Order: sequence, then structure tokens, then C-alpha cells
Amino acid sequence: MPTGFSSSDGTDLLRAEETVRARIGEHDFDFASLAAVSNVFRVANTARYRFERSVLRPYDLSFTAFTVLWVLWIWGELESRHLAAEAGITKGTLTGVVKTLERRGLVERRSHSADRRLVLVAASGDGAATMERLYSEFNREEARITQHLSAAEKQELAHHLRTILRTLELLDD
Amino acid sequence: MPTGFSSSDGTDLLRAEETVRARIGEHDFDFASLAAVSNVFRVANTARYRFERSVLRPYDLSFTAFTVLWVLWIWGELESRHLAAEAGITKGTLTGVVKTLERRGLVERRSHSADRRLVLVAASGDGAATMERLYSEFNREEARITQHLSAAEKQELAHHLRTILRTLELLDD
DNA sequence: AGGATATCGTTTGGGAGCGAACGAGTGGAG
DNA sequence: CTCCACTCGTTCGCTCCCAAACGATATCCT
Repeated sequence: MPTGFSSSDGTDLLRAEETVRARIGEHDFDFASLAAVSNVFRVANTARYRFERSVLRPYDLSFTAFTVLWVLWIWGELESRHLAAEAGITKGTLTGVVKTLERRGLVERRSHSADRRLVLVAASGDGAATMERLYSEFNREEARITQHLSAAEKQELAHHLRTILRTLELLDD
Repeated sequence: MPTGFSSSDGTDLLRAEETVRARIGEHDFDFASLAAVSNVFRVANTARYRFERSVLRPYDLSFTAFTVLWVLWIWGELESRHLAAEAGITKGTLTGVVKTLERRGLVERRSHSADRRLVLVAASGDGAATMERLYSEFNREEARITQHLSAAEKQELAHHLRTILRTLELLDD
């Protein structure tokens, strides 16, 4: 249901610009930043929703569960807190997600032999096999939603986003 | 805690590229699309987290509650399902969010006189006043996280994202 | 050695978030 | 006028998501 906001033609953003200018004044309002940032949220929202309903649905995996499994597939066994950081969620959230993945037999947990506070998480054989099939489809879908961008434009997009990412890290008060 | 993945230098993406190529083969793998799409998710995740902890925290508003209030601020009174679509959430989720906003006195609900199935939602005086102060800060933060992008680059970024948005709408099977 | 200090993952409480089922209300077909 | 199909917002069950508090473990200091 959440198509993620209404229109992509910019109608709503223009309306927003009018309203905001009228209410908080010309100064103190950076429209270019609004357009850039709000579109990031819109695309992320809409794309996430689409991925969950298309490629992820048959596997009964949430986007987050997929992300966690993907990270493990790429990096191999990881300590909990690193896995959480890599997946972009808190350790508290990870506990629940890993519990879900473990219940489905896609992931295995074991405790560190030397430091018993640590918990190591790894994809199971099933988990890896699943990702091998699933990620092909996922990547095809990534290509599908970006099909109207040239390779150069995709690179440009990724580059600008990495610039923001770097800024966010520096701002990390 | 979720800084949103580890590094913005592309280290992890390179690692991902290696692994994926090794496991699903050269063909059937579009790295440019992976880089573009995954960075959208990373930025959205990290930025959302930052907004919630900086500008939104003092107002005790979640990112979604802020979005809903913002939409009402821009568009005025809206029917529930349109508000949900505009905010990018399902109507079921909206019921809960509006309940929260209503409890805080930022929003008002009334039923349509002609069609009694409909519920109309609008920002209250308090809600509008709150947004007037809050959005100034929010927009400043949008500018801050995009500070290393020129105006032209922000426009380029927004443009590419809108291209994806348009594709997502067309793909809407 | 032993007590403060720090760090780990888990738990808890509360707000999102979805799909599906639901009751109330509308409007069309006969 | 009365079924019937449709649409509205709410509710329900489940997963995610965070901050904060917690118990267990490790380390540092003297």
C-alpha cells in the first residue's frame, strides 16, 4: 500500500517549497538540500517495500533479516556487535533478528572460546545456499529499478551518496 | 549505535563485489546497480538515525510521526488513506501514528459529514506552530549532511533519484 | 589477589511497520 | 428496496527498532 509518497514528478516538492517559503521565510530555507535528502528517503522507502514484496516474499525474509544474512554471506563469521554495526541496527535489535534467522536454520551462533562475553554468528550451509539463489534475484531487481540510469549515472549517484555518508561519519558528534 | 554499516570508503562494497563474483559468477551480476541501490539504503538508514537523535529528539517525535505531521503542514487537512500514501506507510500503521500525534495534541481528527466511512486528519494550531520551529532546524540539518555537495550536485542527485522513483511507479505491477 | 571499571549480548517497554481480517458504511443492479 | 460488491479506517498478530537497564564476563589498578 505505501507506494511511498504520491508523485515523482516533483509536484509535491513544489507544493512543499511554496508552503515552507511562506511559513519560515526565504532565508533559512535550503530547497536543494530538501530535494536531495527527501528523495533519498522516498526511494529507500519505496524500494525497500518493493524488495520485500517481490524477491524477499517467497523466502519469507524481512529486509533486515536479508541484510544481516547478506553481511554474513559476504564477511563470514562475525562478532555480534560488528554484525549489528555492519547491518546498521542496534545490538538489541540484532538479538531478535538473529533469533528469527536461527529458528529458520539460516544462521548459527556459538560463543567465543577465549572471551565468553562474545557471541559469534555465521551463515549456515542452508543460509549460504539460500543467499546464492536469492542474491541473484535481488541484484536483478536492483538493476530493474535503476534501468533508466546509465552506468555513468549510477556511478555518479553512488558517488554523491558516498559523499554524504562520509559527512555523516565526520558529523558523528 | 547503528552508524549504518561500517565504512563509506567503499571497502565493504569491494569485498562484496569479490564475494559475489566468486559465488554467483561474472555474468548475472550488475555491480553498478548494487553500488547505487545499496548506498541509497545506507544513507537513508544513517540519516534517519541522525535526524531522530538530533533535531527530533527534543520534540520527542519519531521520524515517521514527523513525516506525517510535515505532510499535514504542507497539504492541510487530508483523508486518512491519502495521508498514509503521502507519508509512505500503510493505513494500519497510520492509525497508530495518528493516535500518538493526537495524544500529544499536535493533530486533530474528524469524520467526513457526507461519507461517514472517511476520517479527516489535520494539524492542530500547536502542531503547525511546532512544525514551524522544527522544520527550520530539520532543513538546517539536511543542509549540514549535504554540505560537501555543490548545489549542482544536489540537483543531480535529486534528479537521479526521481528517475528511480518514476521507474518504481511504472514497475508497480 | 581483589575490587572498581568497562564491555559484551540479552531483556524490557514502547512505538513503528506490514498483511490480513473485520465491522461499518456506501452505492449499484435488479 | 433489497441484496451484493466495494471501500473506508480499525484491530490483531508478528517482526523490527531503539534506549536503557541488566547480569555475566573480562581487565585494569594497586
